[in-house]
Formats: sequence, C-alpha cells, structure tokens
Amino acid sequence: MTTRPAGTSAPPAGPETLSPADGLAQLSFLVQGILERRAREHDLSIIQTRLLGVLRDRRPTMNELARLLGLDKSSVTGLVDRAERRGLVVRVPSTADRRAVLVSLTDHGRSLAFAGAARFEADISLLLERLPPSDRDALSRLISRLLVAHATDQGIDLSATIKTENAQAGS
Amino acid sequence: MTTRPAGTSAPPAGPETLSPADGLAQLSFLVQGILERRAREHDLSIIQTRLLGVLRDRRPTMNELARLLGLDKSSVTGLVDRAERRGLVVRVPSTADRRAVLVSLTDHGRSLAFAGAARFEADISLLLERLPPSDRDALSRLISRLLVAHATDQGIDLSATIKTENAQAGS
DNA sequence: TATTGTTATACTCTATAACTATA
DNA sequence: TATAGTTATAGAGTATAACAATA
Repeated sequence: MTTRPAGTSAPPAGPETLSPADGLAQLSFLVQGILERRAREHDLSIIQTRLLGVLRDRRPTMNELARLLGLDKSSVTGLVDRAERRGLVVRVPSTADRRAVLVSLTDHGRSLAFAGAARFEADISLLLERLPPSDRDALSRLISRLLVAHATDQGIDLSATIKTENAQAGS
Repeated sequence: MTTRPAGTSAPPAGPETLSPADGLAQLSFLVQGILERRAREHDLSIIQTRLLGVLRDRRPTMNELARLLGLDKSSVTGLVDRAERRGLVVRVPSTADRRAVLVSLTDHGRSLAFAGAARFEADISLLLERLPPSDRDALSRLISRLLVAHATDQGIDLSATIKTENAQAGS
C-alpha cells in the first residue's frame, strides 16, 4: 500500500513492474509531494490550495464549501478564517438567506490560485517528459478514462461535472 | 491543478479528456482519499499508516525514520509517541550507539500494516475494474514506467530501491 | 423544528529552538 | 564539537458538541 516494502505481493521478479496498488499509491504520493512543494513556496498548505482552486469559478456558501472539500463545516470555518486573515478570500453576507455567508476570492487569492496552477502544470510536464510522447498521451488518456468511469459510477454527471467537481479527494 | 474549474487550459471540448496535470492531480486525490478512508477504519491517519508501512521490513533509528518519512526528528518523536501509546510500535535502545533508539512494529502493529495493505489492494482492484482489462494492464505498466524513470532520474537505484524507498512523498 | 454558521474543546501533525546524553 | 533524541512551544488542520440567528 502506502509503502511497498520489498516482499508482500510485489510482482514476481520483473525488474520494472509494480503492482497496480503500489504504482497508484506511489504515484499519488509523488504528485501530492509536487503539489505540496509548490504550495509551500507561497506558504500554502494543500488544503488551502484546494480552497483557492475551488473558488476559482465559484462563490459558494460555507456549507457548500464543506461539501466540496469533504470537510465538516466547523473545519471550514477555521480554514476560511485563516485564508481571510491572509487576504486570500472574503466572506460576503448572502442577501437571499440571511443565515448564509458566501466565500469568494480576493484579487490576491485569485492570482495565487492561477499562478499555482500554472506552475503545477509545468512540473507535471517535466515529469511526463521522462516518458516517450506516445506513452505520455496514452497515460493521460487512460487516467482520464479511469476518472470518468469512476465519476460516472458514483452517479456524478459527465464531463462538465468532472472538470469542476473534483476538488474532493475520495469520492 | 488541484481543482480544474472549467476554463483555464482544459482541453478544447473533448467530452472525456482531462489535461495531464488535472488528471494526475485528481487521480492523486482519489487514491489518497481511498487510503485515508481505509486508514480511518482503524483510527489511523495516513502518516501513521505510512509509519507502519515503513516498519514492515525495517527497524530504523528515529533519525533514519525521519529521513524515510521526510519529517523533522521532533515530528517523529511525537508520531512514534502516539503509535507507541497505542501499542503499534516499540522503542528499543540501540546497543551499538547508546544515544540511538530503534523503532520496531509490535505484533499488533504488524497485523494492522498487512491488513491495511490487503484492503487497499482490494479497493484498487475495484477501482480498476472500471476499465477494460487491456486498459488496466496498460495503465499499470505506464505508471510503473513513469515511476521508474522518475526514480532513476533522481539518482535512485533501480527496482530494489523503488520497491522499498517510496514511502516518501515527493522525491 | 430544521438549517446555517460559529464557538468551545480536544487531538493529531508539523516545525523551530533549546536542551540532555552520548560520541 | 557533533550527533541522537526529547522537550517546549506554536500553529495548522480536523472533528464533535453545543449554541445563536434565521428559515
């Protein structure tokens, strides 16, 4: 799983074959590490980065934000508190429902969100350059296919939703 | 990046194509989510799970553990404290160097480590069943290839090291 | 009554700095 | 002096439970 200490169900002896579970686990740690290092350059954590990412094209209530990020609403209160204190987001009272609060990016938050995305894409390009172009394309296509299949399977609508709704981790 | 809110450099209009960066980011969140949910069943965090994983075939000093997990030694003190309190690991004084402490799994910790790995593999199998078998194999092969290429590129030795040393996130 | 958001509280995880005990 | 590990401290991130305001 997380770690694949030699032994266990690692494939026989093939020098360059990892079990699917090992491969996916290691790949996920690799990508998360890249994400984390980039975020840390701006003093952001992964969850703060995800918050900014989610807000790039939304202006959700605290409640919706909790659902989008897969967190408890009280966790989101703290998350938004810290982001607001740093001038990355603002709370705006909802006019429709006086209980609700909308959260939206400040200009500063927006620029961080887009800069981060650009640099992450550059990192990934660099990583993928390790593969021949044909492999690169094939890998991207297979990953897309897997994500689409999984999302569909979860009852989530197709492409539109896939592109926007995937801030959540697991589901 | 983390999130791919519609717009930005998402590919033109292809209904089921994600940019490589989006695909990898989303996939990593998906896998981490699976990992996290499984860990939580045993009241473990991801880092505790990684700790157990690393110890499956090692008995490192606190210092080595810090390097393996990519954490500061003081963080490892706390991590091991909590794991020891729960009976998952034990500290054993080193006979070779009286300053050093070795950390090793208890039977309980070992059984959790292996059970977790098994269930994670089952989860991944289920996930991959969304793909036709040929895609499944191709994806695994490409991921392995990418990880091997990346590791080699980092100056890390080949298969042996790949299989054991990947507890670390980024590098 | 039900829902939205915050507060109070508690715990994990992480790092930096200072310290103890070896080497 | 340098290294191994712990402690003290501070802060982020998370959850549960209780609460206020509004629906």
